Amino acid sequence: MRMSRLFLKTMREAPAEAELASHQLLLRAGLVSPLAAGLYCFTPLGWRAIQNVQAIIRDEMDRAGGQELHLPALNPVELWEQSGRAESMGDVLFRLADRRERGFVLGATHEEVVSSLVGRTIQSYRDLPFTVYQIQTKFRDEQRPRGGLVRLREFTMKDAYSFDTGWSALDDSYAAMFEAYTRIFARAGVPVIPVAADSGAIGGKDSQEFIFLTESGEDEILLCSNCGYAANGEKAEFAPSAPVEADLKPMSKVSTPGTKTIAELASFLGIEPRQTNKAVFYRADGKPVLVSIRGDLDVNEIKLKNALKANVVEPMDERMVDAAGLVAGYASAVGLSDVTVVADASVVEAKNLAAGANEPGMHYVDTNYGRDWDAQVVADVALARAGDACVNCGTPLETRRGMEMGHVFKLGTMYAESIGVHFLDEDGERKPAVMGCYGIGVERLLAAVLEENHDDNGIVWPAEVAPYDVSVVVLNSEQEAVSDAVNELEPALLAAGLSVLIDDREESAGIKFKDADLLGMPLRMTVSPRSLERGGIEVRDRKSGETEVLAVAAAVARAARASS
RNA sequence: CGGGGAGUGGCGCAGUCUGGUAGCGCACUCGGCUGGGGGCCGAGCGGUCGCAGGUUCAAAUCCUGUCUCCCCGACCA
Repeated sequence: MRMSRLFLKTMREAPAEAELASHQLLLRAGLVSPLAAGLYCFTPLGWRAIQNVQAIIRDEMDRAGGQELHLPALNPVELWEQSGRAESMGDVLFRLADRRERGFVLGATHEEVVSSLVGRTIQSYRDLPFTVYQIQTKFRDEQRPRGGLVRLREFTMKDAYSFDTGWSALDDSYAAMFEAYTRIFARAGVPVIPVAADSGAIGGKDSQEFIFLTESGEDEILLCSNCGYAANGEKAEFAPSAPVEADLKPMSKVSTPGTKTIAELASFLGIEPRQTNKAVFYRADGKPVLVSIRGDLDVNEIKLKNALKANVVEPMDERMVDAAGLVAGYASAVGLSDVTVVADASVVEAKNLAAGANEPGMHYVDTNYGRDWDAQVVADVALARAGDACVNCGTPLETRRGMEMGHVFKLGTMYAESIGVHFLDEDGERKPAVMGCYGIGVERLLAAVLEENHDDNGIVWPAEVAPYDVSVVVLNSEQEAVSDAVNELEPALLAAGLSVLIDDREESAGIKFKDADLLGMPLRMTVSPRSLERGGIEVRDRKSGETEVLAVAAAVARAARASS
């Protein structure tokens, strides 16, 4: 490709809207152009990079035994109602109707459609197992698109779905995908770590995310430097500090004026926060919920949502607090009847906690779970924080920011049951298939590639993602010796299976070099009177900056080596 | 949706407080010089100042409303 003909415009300065390095580079290098929030046009150069990312993914999916297929983006809304996600994914779905007012959604993911397809197709255990995948556009009406390609409303996702006869077989399919993911991210030049994760709206059991650790990430990750425990903050477990041990004391009511916070209460009573029982109010699918948790801990809303099997959990607004008869600052489950109570494991184990008396200015002291109050749900709903003890080894956990690059999880039979994917086993018994699903965001992966692979001068493409293998900078092309050399070099590179971007523009040398650095192809070859004087083609490694002058054949061989 | 910021040629910005001829740098076009790290000189093209109302003799500037974009949070690949 000749740059004089390439549809591309680079920019000296990044638009003010871009904050992330990847976003700035994408715009400066002209790889993308924004159309609206969360919607981007890809220019030919950017599209080549996307296609290269897809090629890596496709290659590894195929290697792992995946079979690519294609599914409609337009889905009948009934299918989503059948799985329950028309409601649970709610606002995220783009909805529309056809001319006969039949309802559709734009696929935000494809568990429903693939389940429907597979359900219509398989009959016997002999048809299993298999893993199918698609690399397709997904649509999500995100609350906040952001970070350039990090969070889009229309994006490409590689989604793989495994179908097995049982849970142990699923373990094998899952392991194969896990291995494929490790290889994909390594090839793309993005370091990732697997972490335990919440399975979110898609549902399921075991779930791991591949996280690219970066300060610009959206997720908080908890890590144990000792045993390697790693989990998303949504999911992270930890060992709360031990409760204060004591014999059970009788409960009594005390006046505690002006103690609406745990800190005030603990100070007033002369006890530690972990000797108090904190009440936090939520609205779960519209119903009031009181969460009872030890005063030194905070509530993890994701864990709470899962414990309640609720679709939506949000803090209770004041009106609802009043309607439920709760007294902010002085509430507890003691003597409360009309509100669902969720008890964190921490308050169930602890003894003699101070708790609200459900009237202003009053608290109980020495309340005990089971004796003085009860809960409909007991679960771990505590939020892990930096410094909390690792569940496995007790080492203080660290927190880091990270970007979710991929997610693998064991779905189980939920879609098989709701949509209908059944088979007859060896005994003639009808069973639901056990599914797994495995996603990677293609554009986001490209963003991470750039986030990780750049320097002050621009992009430093990993070989497999680079839009072209070689940039050729031509200087003084009006000199015959130079044009002859280019005319020999280009076909030789192409014949070696390399892709080449030749800068034949009428620009100064400085601009061409700056652009070559910005665009970041792994190798730059300069053809100029000076290089020819020195014996041929100047070959420069974008990453190391190492430069050598080689004859055409040697330069081609060098490039072939670099791209393999 | 809550909080914060911003909308002025393709990009980066000034001008807004204190109303009065829309400006600068880059990019782009033409001419010349230069020719290995965004070079120099000259001449040009390009803007309903996000949009809609209002105040005023007069609005980029003041008032009201609205839209869009970015950042932080809640959600996801």
